[in-house]
Amino acid sequence: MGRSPCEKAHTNKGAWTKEEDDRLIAYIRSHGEGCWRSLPKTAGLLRCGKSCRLRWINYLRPDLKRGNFTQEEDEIIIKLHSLLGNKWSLIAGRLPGRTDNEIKNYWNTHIRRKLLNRGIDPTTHRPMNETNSAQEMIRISFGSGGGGGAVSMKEEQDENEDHKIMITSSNDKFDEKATRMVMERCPDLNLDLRISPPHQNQKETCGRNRGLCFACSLGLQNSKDCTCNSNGTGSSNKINGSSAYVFLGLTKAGGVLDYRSLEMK
DNA sequence: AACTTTCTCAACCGCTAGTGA
DNA sequence: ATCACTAGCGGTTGAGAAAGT
Repeated sequence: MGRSPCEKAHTNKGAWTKEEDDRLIAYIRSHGEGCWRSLPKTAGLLRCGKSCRLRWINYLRPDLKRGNFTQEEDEIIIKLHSLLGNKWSLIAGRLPGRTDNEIKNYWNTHIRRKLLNRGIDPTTHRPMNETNSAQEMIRISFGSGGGGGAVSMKEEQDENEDHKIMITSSNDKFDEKATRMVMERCPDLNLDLRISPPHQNQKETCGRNRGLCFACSLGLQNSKDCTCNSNGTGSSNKINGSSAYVFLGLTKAGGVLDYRSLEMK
């Protein structure tokens, strides 16, 4: 037995032909998206619904932006990846006209290598020779390991007022009790977002400031493009008289990131 | 020109979450 | 609670293109 939606006989695989594309476009234009399972039959396509959906989303959608990624898009991808990890669909949600597949490919073929060449670990976004010593940390990670489901939360405060809030889970199904605990402590935190802010040893990379400019995130600490190590401009701000910094539009003040400004689709 | 290697990216596969019966 | 099913996500593959020899 076993269900395998794309294993049907007489189902085309591989590259799409112009005729198939035209059929799919025409069908979706007149009927709209959805019901992918039944779409191939009604549209007269010898493809599985899954394949049709992918073709439409990744290639045929009229709002897609084709062509090279801009420097600005590079920057957004790198920063979002450092926040979200390989959550390509979330990253794509912040880049209009780009698909998760496209961003994933671009990451693997271009950005990954660029970071590696600069000695930056593309997974952790930290210098490759840096140890795991973390002094200031706000890390929320929801590991996708199988089984278990244990969730723990730990908050510490050291002498210089920096908070460490660690929430770890071995299961994506976030425990409700732990969620309540977090929400009591951090009512502004939107746990629908699976966010893992990067640890950056900012004192080393950007001198006295706590923000990390794009140039520094690429390992170009002393470049002319660095905007975070000189005059307090760039990504470091004072908010209400207390120290705070902005990371991709997220404000961290008093140890709490304000995620409200990062709305996802 | 011919062949080999490397790169790119569209498409596929397997898995999970969500939903309704 | 369980099952059947769909939609969607992220990792991987492989065909074609480009670059190198």
